[in-house]
Amino acid sequence: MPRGTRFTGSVTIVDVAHEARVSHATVSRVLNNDSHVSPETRERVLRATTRLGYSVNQQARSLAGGRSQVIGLVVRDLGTGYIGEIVRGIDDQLSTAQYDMMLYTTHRGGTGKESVYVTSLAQGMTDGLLLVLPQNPESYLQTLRQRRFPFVLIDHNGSGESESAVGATNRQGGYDATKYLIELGHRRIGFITGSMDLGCSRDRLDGYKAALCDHGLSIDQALIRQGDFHQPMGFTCAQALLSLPDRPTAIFASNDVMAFGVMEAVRDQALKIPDDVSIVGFDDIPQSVSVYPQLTTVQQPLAEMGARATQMLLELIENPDQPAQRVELPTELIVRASTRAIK
Amino acid sequence: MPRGTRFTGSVTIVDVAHEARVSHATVSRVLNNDSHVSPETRERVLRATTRLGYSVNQQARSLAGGRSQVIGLVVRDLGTGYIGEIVRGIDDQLSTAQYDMMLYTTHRGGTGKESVYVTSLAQGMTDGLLLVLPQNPESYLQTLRQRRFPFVLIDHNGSGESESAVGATNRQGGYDATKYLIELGHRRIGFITGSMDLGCSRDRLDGYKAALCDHGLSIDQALIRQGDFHQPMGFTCAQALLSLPDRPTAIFASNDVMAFGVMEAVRDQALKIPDDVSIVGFDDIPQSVSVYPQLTTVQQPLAEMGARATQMLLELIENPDQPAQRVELPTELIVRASTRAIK
DNA sequence: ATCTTCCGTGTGAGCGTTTACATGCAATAA
DNA sequence: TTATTGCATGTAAACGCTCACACGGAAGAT
Repeated sequence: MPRGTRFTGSVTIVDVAHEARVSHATVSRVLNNDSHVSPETRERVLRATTRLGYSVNQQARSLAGGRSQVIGLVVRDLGTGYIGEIVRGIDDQLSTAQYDMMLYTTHRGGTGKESVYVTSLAQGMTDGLLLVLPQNPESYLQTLRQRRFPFVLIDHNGSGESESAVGATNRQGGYDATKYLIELGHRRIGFITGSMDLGCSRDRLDGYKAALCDHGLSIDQALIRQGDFHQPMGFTCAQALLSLPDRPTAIFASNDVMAFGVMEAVRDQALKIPDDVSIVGFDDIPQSVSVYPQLTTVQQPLAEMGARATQMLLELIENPDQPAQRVELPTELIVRASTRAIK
Repeated sequence: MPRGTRFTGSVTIVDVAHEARVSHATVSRVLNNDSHVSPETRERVLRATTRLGYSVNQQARSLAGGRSQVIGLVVRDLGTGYIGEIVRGIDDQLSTAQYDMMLYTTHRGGTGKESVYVTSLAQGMTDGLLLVLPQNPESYLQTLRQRRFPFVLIDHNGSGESESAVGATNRQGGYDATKYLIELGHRRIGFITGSMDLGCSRDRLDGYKAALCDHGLSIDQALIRQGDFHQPMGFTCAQALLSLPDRPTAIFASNDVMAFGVMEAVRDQALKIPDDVSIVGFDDIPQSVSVYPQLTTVQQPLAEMGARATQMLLELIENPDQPAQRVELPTELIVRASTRAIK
């Protein structure tokens, strides 16, 4: 098997050291902002680096015990705008911190896949991990924890208190949207859950139930369908809901993508949105304004969640001993055209 | 500055060598499928690796002159499903080839950003690059070429013949969609281009013009607006088109996202889709079935394009001296509900 | 029986860094 | 003045791997 040609011939720390007439260790000190370097030497080294167009070899750096300046982003897939928004926030932080990102998708192979990644990538490829909506995380969270490997969960507050996580006020979001529908006069409000192994899904459901209770409405199990955050399931659940003898006048889906499925199902039954059925989503992904009618939804500050999680991860990398932080960013109900007062 | 705790203590090639009672070089040979190893030894080493739970340290491997087993994916952003689909294809190939992926987005900072990445990441972090719809690639393509660094362009056939690229039959796609609209009875067909510095945009426009010519229709410059592949621009261009004295009965946007903008604009003027205006997009991203009405569009086999590009890149990494390949995958017109015959 | 080839394996250098330790020199304390 | 500190810098050993080379022994050729 022929070896590939490498991208070699680049200038190393030794070249810089030679150019600046110092030892390579001194160059390394300058590069790592070590305090024990005289201003003149520092200046001379810096000039040499720019003159020679030096850039550090991350592989060597991390092999030698430094940081890799890479974080890993573990996601299921990139299907919807959901991840895209989060990545925007991550990216912003990363670029100012001079970090790069490895992308690990787990959409193939289903279960167990994430853990494979987590162990294999943690071979020093990355300094830390950002886990977006991990599916069944206990298997590998265990490993990460005991190795004290820095990681932050995004949109998954569930599994304990010992790890850092950033999420949104899911319960409040579920509450607000439901309350809004009630105030619009809706009495039979269908609800489609997310994957119930996720804390955020349970919280949204809780908010829904709480709002019903607080307004003196009873919880009808027939109006609650278990979804999975995917569009086809939104369609299926909505079909079931709409064929109920006393069908709901509003449907609240636990994310926007399922809400799109609901829209399909409603039209499929020749019903009008929002005249016959009001629809509310959750997330406020970019597509929610490009569907018709534009979707009323509970906005999660996705980009900000990504940014905050990244900040937290970077801090954790800097100081792995600090206690876990759990951040909840506020959701906000965005009223658009898919909801209206009941006739 | 305190150094972060590393993810150390992992088992190395030396541990495996010891366990299997061979030298570390022999272990390396087994790991790299070198032929000069006896079956028994190979077997023994393999058993040792699994027994010890060994996994290779990529940093060390690539530092030592091997491959990094990482490719870089350079994209503008992850906003729409467009990239997501491509990544699905890439991912599939990568996982069978045991490769990982670094993600580089260039949406911030505008021009020049890509070239920074390209030089910095090529420090040996990656074995090759996949460039999706690069914006003004000449600056850094130059560098990549002269360093003979493997890369493949996706959805960008334009800038020459010397590099490998995978695209789609854009001209044919533009032609097919336009022809379809003509056959539906439309005579005034608006067209919104993509970014005109991209070959694919020019090809789609060419196809549009060719279809008009072939059917004896004249090309009206007023019906052609220059877009940029983003939704707001689709909206703006459509507004302009719709306020023409003799407004078009159909609008063909150079991608789906702009088509969504067109939909907005059409509704904004209280016109009906497809009754008053037919709309066609390009790409067939997942969202095109979740808008209403579902979008008629020219399908690009995005996942397949990603997969093919990845295969090509992997071959190129294996053998950098092979000639550039240019692949065009077929597009297909997908008729949905946003178009209808003229009244 | 001797020379050559080739195969399986070991030895050791080197990839570009970081970092513990050593060194020398100036400044301060005695 | 001499001992002591502290700072700027150099030396060299890792980090975990690949690969060129060396080497011994078995098989084939003469």
